[in-house]
Amino acid sequence: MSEAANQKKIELYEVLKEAILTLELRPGADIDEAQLSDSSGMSRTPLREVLRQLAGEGYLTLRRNRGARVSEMTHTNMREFFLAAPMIYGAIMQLAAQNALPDQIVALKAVQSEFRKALRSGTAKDRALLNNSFHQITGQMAHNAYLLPSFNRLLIDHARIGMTFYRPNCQDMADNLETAADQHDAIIQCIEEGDEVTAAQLATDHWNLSRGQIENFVMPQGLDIPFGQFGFSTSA
Amino acid sequence: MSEAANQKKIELYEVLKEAILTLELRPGADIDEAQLSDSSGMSRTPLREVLRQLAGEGYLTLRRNRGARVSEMTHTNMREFFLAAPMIYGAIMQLAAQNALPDQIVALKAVQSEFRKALRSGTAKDRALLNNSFHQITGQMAHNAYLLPSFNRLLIDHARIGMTFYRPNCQDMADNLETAADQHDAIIQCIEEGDEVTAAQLATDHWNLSRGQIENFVMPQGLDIPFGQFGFSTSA
DNA sequence: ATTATTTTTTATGTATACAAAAAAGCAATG
DNA sequence: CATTGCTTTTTTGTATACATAAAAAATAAT
Repeated sequence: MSEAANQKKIELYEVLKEAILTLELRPGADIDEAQLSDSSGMSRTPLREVLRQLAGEGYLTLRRNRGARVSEMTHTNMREFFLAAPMIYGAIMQLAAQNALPDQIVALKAVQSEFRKALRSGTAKDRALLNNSFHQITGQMAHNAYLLPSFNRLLIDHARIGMTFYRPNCQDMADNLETAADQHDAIIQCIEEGDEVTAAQLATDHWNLSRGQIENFVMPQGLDIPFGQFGFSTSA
Repeated sequence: MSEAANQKKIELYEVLKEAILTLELRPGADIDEAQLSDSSGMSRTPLREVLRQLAGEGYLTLRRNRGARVSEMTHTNMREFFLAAPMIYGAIMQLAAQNALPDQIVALKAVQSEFRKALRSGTAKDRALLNNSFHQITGQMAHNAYLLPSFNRLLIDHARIGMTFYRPNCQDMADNLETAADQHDAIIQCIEEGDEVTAAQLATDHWNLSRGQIENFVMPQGLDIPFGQFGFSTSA
């Protein structure tokens, strides 16, 4: 029975992670222990342990006597994110090119193939999760226990930012994703060849692509309507 | 009663952290839940939550159905440590110089004063913990939620490495610690003046000092005894 | 009608009891 | 004398029940 119980625990952990990464559980949302206990079919004791772990990894924040809440994303957070990301991503890619194991390269290619598929026929959620998996694997390849905590923390908000700034019906976005996929392929090649210099460069490029997309979203072209031409109603 | 209970929880958390940082709890040591439950006067339920949190922060590792164990320090780990540390330390210092708040500077000076005191009359444990506190505060000053996880993870093993490679009766070590304290003062000054360039440089210097000390310990001068002069006994 | 105060309800935190798995001890066998 | 298979003991994991704190609702007072 314990084997099954542990499986439930892992499943709950995965489900919560996905829900947070895809914004199904919004930043700031409260976690209801009783309800989760119901829906997951396990008691609150092991459930609370899962919540603690997720808090440790940055998915949740705990407040004394007030339960867990999905980690916030404020504009201050965003600034911190943009400062840290290029450095950590670059370091991880460089180390990945140095240390990747054959099995990991196989896994990376498999995820990339799924990612391409999701670009054609998947949902935004699929894409975000597969992109996340791709980078998670590069993190494992880097084989550095000291960089991983920050890298994983960045990946959480990278996924969430991607979901936030995603427009389903925008050609620019589609083009961007294609470019991202091409960069993934280039990254795979570098890693396979152990070319750490190019790997670090590609990390920067890949990162700049994401940033450009976000900047475009946050600071769009103004609407080109001459001043004084708005159709105000003066009837009421 | 819950207020007191929570205090016990925090205390246990702090006690375990200190014990791990100072090697009272050795890397690889098993954590006995029943015994901890006894000595801390709380039941296993909240205790296990504390263990999970410590695992999330890198102090412990959990194994399925086998309880918690103090995180290992292998030679592979050390290599990873040396690769990651300069980059993260430099970034943290630079950001600390940019973002430090007056209160934090006051706190930093207070810890540095205690550190100086410990150099004169404290134990190795006192020094390690106060040095740890010093750097923890610089981490807070940097005000970057994405860099902190890795920085804190590095600080754990920085403290443990310092304890491992400490010789109580060695003049070189004492000189090294004096230099470290001087560098702390220089760091404080940079942070106060907001001089981020010098701060990053000092981080590198401070780091090189630590590394030099460790290298000296790991690769000491060979004993200068001529070959063939050992006093083997041939009697038995 | 609005604010204070109290009761009620809900949710969070802890202790205990029990179930399951791993470890240790012990005998039997080759 | 090491190895295997069994039993006992210890340890780990989960469920339930209860205690405590926060939030909500209801009542009283101005």
